Amino acid sequence: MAHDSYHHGDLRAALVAAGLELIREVGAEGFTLREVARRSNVSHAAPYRHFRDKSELTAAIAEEGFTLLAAEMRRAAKAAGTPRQRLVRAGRAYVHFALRRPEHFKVMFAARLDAERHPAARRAADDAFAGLVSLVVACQEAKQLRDLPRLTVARIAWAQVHGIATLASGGQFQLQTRAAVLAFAEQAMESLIEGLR
Amino acid sequence: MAHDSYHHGDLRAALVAAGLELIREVGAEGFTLREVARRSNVSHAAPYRHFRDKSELTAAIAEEGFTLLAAEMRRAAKAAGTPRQRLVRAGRAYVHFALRRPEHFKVMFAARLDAERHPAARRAADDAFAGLVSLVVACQEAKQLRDLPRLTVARIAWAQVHGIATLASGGQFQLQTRAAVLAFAEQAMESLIEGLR
DNA sequence: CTCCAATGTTTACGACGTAAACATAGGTCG
DNA sequence: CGACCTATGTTTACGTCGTAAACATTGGAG
Repeated sequence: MAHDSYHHGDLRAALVAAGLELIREVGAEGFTLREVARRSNVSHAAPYRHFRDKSELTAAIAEEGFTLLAAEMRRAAKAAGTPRQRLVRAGRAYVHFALRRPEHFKVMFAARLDAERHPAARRAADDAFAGLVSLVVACQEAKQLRDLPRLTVARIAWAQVHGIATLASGGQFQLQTRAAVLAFAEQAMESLIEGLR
Repeated sequence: MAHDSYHHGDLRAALVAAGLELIREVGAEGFTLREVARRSNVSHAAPYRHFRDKSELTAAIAEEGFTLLAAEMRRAAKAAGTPRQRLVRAGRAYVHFALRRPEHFKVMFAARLDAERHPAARRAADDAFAGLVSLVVACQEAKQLRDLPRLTVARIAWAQVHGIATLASGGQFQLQTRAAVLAFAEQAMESLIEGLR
């Protein structure tokens, strides 16, 4: 019995889905536990059977975001030939994600407590980063990158891409179209890779 | 007549100062208009004589942040010799600012509405960016940077530095000390500049 | 078939953002 | 010098939120 009985079936997943949708609509500021419950046709206290508090629901939403982001980066990288191209594609996918889901993206990096209080979200984030590291390592092995410590190079690339994603999705650059931002991102990554050779 | 009479003297400034302190203590989540009023020894509705709503107070705090940030970048840049060094120093100051005031920094870039609803904050942010552009132009004139469009180069540098600032101040890198982050930031900027020559 | 643990609901509380009605004081004009 | 007007604070009030506690329902294990 999924839908109209006293018990819901899979309320937890429904709450995460409704929460994600709500965040996309109104941003993290307007995001409300009670509204999420309303949209799930459930009393305002029901979420507490699945999440200890509000931050745990947003952490679950963030976690799903990292999983999604990692998957999109992997998919984008797979489509390309050389290690260097794969790295650029993955970075592009990162920026693309931030542009399509700006509020979701913001939530993923907003909760600084995630680390200790929400280990699952943290693990998903680390996974996404690990994917990036492996792409960097592949570039190094193909002699496309200087032989700095892997973590250092990966962090530099991550920061470059993350900065573009954050600023662009927050409307801080004046670039109007998505395509312009993505073209800019590729240009930035190419320049960075040149400097790291 | 500053302090203990019915009228306050300069409540607006006091509210901004108290708000800044509160944000440093509890972050943007715990930030509350009523607590700011309490700390200013004023009723909870008094702030409404100076700010239309909560977001306008946070915008004022953000504005002050951008002014401060621009000043610190200017000061850091002035201390160095070559245009290239000046650019690196300014970027370092940017990261340093984010590390010392992580919550303030977050607030500065969190309010996506700033643009239309809070033009003063927007102007302060644009000022800070303009300072960066001028440093980039100086590098180009000294033939330290390739002759890409100035805005493009400035945005690349900004994004690099902003990414480091955001991720490091959010604890996303595993770097433990401030010094380690700053050293990393310099390394990243040097690499980037190499790629842009 | 019965009963229990899991999962929802109701009710309640204090804090918050905000609006409206009210109070005070400090500078302006007679 | 004194009355008043407008700036700036205060009080009171309302609806919403996060959260806790007490209560209700139900699907499945014995």
